[in-house]
Amino acid sequence: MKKITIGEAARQSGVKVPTIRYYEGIGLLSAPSRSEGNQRSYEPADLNRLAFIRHARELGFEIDAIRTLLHLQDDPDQSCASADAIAKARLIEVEQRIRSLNALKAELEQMVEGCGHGRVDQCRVIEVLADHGKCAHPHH
Amino acid sequence: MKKITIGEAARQSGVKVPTIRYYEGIGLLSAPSRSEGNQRSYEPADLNRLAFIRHARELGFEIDAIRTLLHLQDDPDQSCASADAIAKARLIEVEQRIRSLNALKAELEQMVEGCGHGRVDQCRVIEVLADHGKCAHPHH
DNA sequence: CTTGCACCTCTAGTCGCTAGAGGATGTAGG
DNA sequence: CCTACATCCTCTAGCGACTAGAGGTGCAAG
Repeated sequence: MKKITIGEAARQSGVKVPTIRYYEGIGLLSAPSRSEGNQRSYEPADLNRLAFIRHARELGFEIDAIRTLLHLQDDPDQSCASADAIAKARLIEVEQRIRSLNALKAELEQMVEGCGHGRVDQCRVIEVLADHGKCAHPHH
Repeated sequence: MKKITIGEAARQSGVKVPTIRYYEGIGLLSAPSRSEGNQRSYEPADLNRLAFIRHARELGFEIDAIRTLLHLQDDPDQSCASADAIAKARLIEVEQRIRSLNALKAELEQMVEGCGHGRVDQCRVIEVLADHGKCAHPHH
């Protein structure tokens, strides 16, 4: 197993160099060994960890949730109930966010459609913003 | 026109007291007159501004965009092309975000469904996170 | 041997607030 | 008039998850 520099790890994992260092700083990633010249030198296994973190971040999991998921991964005998709970919580969040964004989308569409491209005092965008009562969708 | 304390303005606009002061600090809201004892005293017109800002924030507009929209509102003779452009840009953002969240939702659902509630080493949640290749939806 | 890139640490900045310290003001009741 | 208490004031620091930059060292190629 050959050692990998931080730059190479970044390239292979898709996590930026400063972000890798940041993850190490907050204890999400354990500190790798160092070269003679004090440079971080990673092993292939660390790339899996980075990929895991990256994927989880892309799915919108918070650092703390990822910390828990990583602990779970290290302990394969454990029940996966916590992992399931974390994923389910995130799913509910995502569903709520989608609903709220759909409402926003509808309202923005109305604003944009109503805009006659004339002067500001006839602009529906400004008008709707100024008067919440003009929202068709009372989502907020 | 009766003067309004910051607390009353907060109650009526739904924007929290520290947030109002913050908006003043960053120049989004002009500084109101002060009472004898140096307390902020708002006029009814200021409530409209606050409501405008609040509504725009709820729609996810950034502070800088809101700054521009407020300038436009102050200048009713101007063309509303900029307002339109800002709203359209926001709409596109929202649409992209919805698409990406829908992909996420699908992936999370797969993870959660696949979880047999057994041990971690058979948990699909952990497994999928660890191996991006197992994503059904190559959204990222 | 020098050039130039990648690496190191450290601090500070981003966004949009929010929390808290420590003190002044305003108001209602006694 | 005094006291109690809510509300106000300013100021600084903190949140999450990075990102940017300064100022310096390591390393490999030509």
